[in-house]
Amino acid sequence: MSLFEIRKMSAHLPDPAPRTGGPGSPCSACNVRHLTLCAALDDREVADMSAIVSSVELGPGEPLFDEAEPAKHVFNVTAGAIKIYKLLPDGRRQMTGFLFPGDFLGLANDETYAYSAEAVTFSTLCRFPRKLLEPLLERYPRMERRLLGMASHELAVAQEQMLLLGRKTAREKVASFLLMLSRRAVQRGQKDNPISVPMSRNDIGDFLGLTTETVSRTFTQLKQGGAIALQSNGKVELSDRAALEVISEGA
Amino acid sequence: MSLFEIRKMSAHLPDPAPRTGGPGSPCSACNVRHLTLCAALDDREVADMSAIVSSVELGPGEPLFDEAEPAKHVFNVTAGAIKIYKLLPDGRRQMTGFLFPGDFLGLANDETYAYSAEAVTFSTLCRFPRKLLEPLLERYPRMERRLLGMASHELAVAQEQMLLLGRKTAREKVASFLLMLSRRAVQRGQKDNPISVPMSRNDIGDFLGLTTETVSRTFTQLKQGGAIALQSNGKVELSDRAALEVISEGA
DNA sequence: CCCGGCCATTGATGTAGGTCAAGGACGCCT
DNA sequence: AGGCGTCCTTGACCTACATCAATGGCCGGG
Repeated sequence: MSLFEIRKMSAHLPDPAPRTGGPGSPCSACNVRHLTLCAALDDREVADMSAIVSSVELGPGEPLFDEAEPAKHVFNVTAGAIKIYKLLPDGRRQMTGFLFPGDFLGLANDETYAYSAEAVTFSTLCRFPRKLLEPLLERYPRMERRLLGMASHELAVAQEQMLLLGRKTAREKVASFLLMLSRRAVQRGQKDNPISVPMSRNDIGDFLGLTTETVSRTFTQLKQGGAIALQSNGKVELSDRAALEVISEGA
Repeated sequence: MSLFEIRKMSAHLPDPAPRTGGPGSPCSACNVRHLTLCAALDDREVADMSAIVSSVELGPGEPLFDEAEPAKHVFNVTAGAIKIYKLLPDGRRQMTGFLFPGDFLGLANDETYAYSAEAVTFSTLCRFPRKLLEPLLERYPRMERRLLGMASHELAVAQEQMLLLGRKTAREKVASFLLMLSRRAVQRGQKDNPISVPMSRNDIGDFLGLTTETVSRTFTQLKQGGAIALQSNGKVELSDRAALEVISEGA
């Protein structure tokens, strides 16, 4: 598949919208506001940053980095969708997250990445050398505060996901997933209905601890129950959000 | 159960040992080194801290705080074991972690706790008003750096747990759990074999996304396979660690 | 010393979701 | 236009784990 074609395919994706509220100024380096690392900086500081960040573009399915590989960079998603996952030796896979514009990845405690990352759709990212992160945080304490806030938010999200994986039924998992996608679309300033579901059934299954087949069956079951409607273009309409809310917390 | 009795019961628990290596000095306020918030401080700073921290003691099963309750404090575990969990409306429970001396809890993005916390054994904690955290971080940047490191470590642990919950079999889950307990015992400077398993089968089940019965059956299965031996005092001997390692990653 | 509650274990049975298999829709590539 | 690869869907069947139920050990209290 040519890069040109991929770009064309992705052309319908809305641009990341400017966020409303919150402190900080737009980041010219990565062209995303507020949810990003750079949102803690003012214009002059952003200009400094521009000198050391670079841009990355990935087509669907292209890897960004692999688990256990030396963690040379941190990234900020600026367009598209990224999946991050861990593997067992026999190939079983667990998605640990889907990342959208404004999301941050690559923060690692030790010298290697704790998970693999790969593009779902055509994506662009803002790349920053990890070596330079520590002095940067030293220099801009607001940035560190922001990073801590993001990490602690991620932690809460991870705990919610553990509840889902360990204790929810397939039906509850899928309903929760759709609502999560919808909420995150709103956060990014996109419309929340119908929602864009760019990842495959298999990816969704690996995120929810289910198989492709079970995800597919559950989608049709929710469709037949009138809670959702499947559109042809990879979009899902949440016809009855209240019903989904009820289902997601235990029918 | 009288408090005196509880203390007596817990008397055999080894004291948190000083850690070797790493920066920082002992924290007289919470009496734990290095793995704690205060480990980033020098002696004078620790003395400042002592004025605003207080101590909490909990007997087995006593709650520390509940999910969604206003997050007034952050805590540092100094002795015992704490379980943190989330509930579904119908009572299904997912443990999101077990915390031991040196572990930190209560960091919340918004104004309420994201999970409930409760003592497993008789425990003591060092308590700190959350309102005072932000100015403190302002004042001691090393502390913030440490906190960020801890949050990012927690995040990696959470992702590993997602892999376990979503993709491992009961056998793999239990083997992974025992190895995790063992590794954390080493980190705290305790002996790693036999390991202390203070929580009930039910608690373990809720941590691993299994039922009490399945946990119990899996323990006996591992015992019969010679990988472990169950001692009477709530301790488990890891007779064949290599076998457990193999099992934990997919028999 | 005996009683009662809690927890662990074990057995018998049920079931949600996995596995295996077969089409079908769609889009790309020639 | 036709062929092919990928993904989605659906059906038939299977199994790992849940559920339901009974028993026994341990410990604390009377």
